[in-house]
Amino acid sequence: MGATKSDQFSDQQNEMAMMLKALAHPARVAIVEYLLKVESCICGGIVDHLPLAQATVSQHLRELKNAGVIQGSVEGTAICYCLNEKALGKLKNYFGKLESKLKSKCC
Amino acid sequence: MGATKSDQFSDQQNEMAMMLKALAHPARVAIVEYLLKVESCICGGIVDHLPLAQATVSQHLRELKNAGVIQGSVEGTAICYCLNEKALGKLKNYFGKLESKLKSKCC
DNA sequence: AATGTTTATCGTAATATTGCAATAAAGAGA
DNA sequence: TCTCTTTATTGCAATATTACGATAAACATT
Repeated sequence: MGATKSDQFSDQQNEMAMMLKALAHPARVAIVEYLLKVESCICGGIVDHLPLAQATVSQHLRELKNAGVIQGSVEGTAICYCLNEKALGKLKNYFGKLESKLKSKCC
Repeated sequence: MGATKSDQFSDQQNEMAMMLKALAHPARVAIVEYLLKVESCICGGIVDHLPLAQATVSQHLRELKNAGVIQGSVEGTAICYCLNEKALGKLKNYFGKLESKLKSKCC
């Protein structure tokens, strides 16, 4: 025991949980907000902006990338990270639908 | 080490991460979707609907409740769980703002 | 009072996450 | 080539999460 029983839930539920998990840490929220604030694509400087060691930041970036929330690509000299519009769109739609369905009911 | 450095991030970032964390598990996504689908408020029956032991479901419900995503109240005989419209509204707004800011930039 | 039903909590094992120092890898510039 | 800078990876310790059996608590129904 101890491992999540992913196979017991739908693909959609697992996908949503995976994306939400990627954002379920203040450092990763901060990274996304920073990418959004500065340029939406940024080459370098993320580490200096966070109160964490370089190795830790790199790990958080990898998690965001694995979940598809950000994209990273080698641009000549540095590595550039961008927000993934598609993933953020999915999240927006999900909560949008959730809320509109909720409002149509009455408690 | 090992513990999240919450104090290094803003209250807003921590709050958002906390709500997202509450939803960052397929079982908890399934619970929210079930509450939405059936009635938005439901008294009993959640356990039977999930492929997990009763103790585990109870634990997941507690996490959702602690994060403010759902509300639970003793209604006479059973315990009724409802979605918290306010929390879901916050999530919707967050991703809505995120996406609109993103679209106004160009990569 | 005894029984059944439903939900919560405790205790515990398995697994995952968080964080960092150390080190590697890869390219830029001297 | 040697060094500097930047990002990734490895290895490890501390902590958190996930899951469940056992048990408790609260209230029905008999």
